[in-house]
Amino acid sequence: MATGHELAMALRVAYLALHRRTDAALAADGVTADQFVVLWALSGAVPLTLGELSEKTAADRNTLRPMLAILERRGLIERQPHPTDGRARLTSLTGEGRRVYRKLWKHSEGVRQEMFARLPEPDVDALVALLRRFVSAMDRPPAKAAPSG
Amino acid sequence: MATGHELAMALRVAYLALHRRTDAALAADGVTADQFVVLWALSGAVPLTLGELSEKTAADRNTLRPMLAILERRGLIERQPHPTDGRARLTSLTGEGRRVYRKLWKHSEGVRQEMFARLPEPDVDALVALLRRFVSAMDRPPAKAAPSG
DNA sequence: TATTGTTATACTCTATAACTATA
DNA sequence: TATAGTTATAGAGTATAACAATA
Repeated sequence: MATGHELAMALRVAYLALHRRTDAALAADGVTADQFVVLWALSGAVPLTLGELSEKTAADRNTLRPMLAILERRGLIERQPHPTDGRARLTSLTGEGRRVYRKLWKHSEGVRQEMFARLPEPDVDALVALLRRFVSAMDRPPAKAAPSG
Repeated sequence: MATGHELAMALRVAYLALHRRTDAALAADGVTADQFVVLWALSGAVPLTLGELSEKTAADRNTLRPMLAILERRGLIERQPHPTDGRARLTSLTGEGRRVYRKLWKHSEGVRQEMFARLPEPDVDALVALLRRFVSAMDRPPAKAAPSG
């Protein structure tokens, strides 16, 4: 019975609620929810190229640039030349970046835990699975609509 | 097995995919996905106050202001005094606004239809229901964390 | 006193386009 | 030729704070 538009709005409302709650939880640390996602993407053991970071965060390369500039200015990330590809650069967290990231993770713990208050584990699993199917439907490049007017 | 963070990222990726696809579908009309949401909220029979619009679109009042300014400048919406509340103003679509909205709805039809390509109707229903439960979990005002450091 | 809406202000995210250096 | 990254540029959305008018 749900229409495509209802799904779209439900997704919008859910995402914005999460985004705002995360922003609020990290505001005292002076980090936005989007910056937190970037730091998360870099929190693994392996430094990433801009392209890899773009894929992992679902943010455009050009969008990531100003974000990286902010994080670099704050001393949370650093960049080094790629060992084999002269064009690429590898980005990673600094020591301070790792320290701050751990703090941010802790400060956002409450937001993640509240999800499970109304969504027991099996429902969370189902929701994640459905969202991923949704994404693979959306991922197809848009069929170029022939302008009919 | 899915963690809170996996859910958060799945939600982010899904929403951004939808948002970009909608933006792309409406770019030729010079309208953003967010503006489309506002026009949709106003497409009913009843004019809305700023507060009602804010609730319906999940956007902050102060955020809506510049959006309304854009839409008003383009002649898509108009405002009139509230009949009984001297503070409030009622916003509605103009005739041109209704015409444009119908066009936008048509141009975004493909985006909505693709959802059902990988998500048959029962799954869409389930997804919407889960998203709404997610929202009611997030809607609770954040427990004010006592700064411990 | 609280609420509706406005104004002023600032910043972040977003993305297109043009460019360089390298592959 | 294509790809990785940068720079320049522009605009949209976001939200806080201070304010006027009304309830």
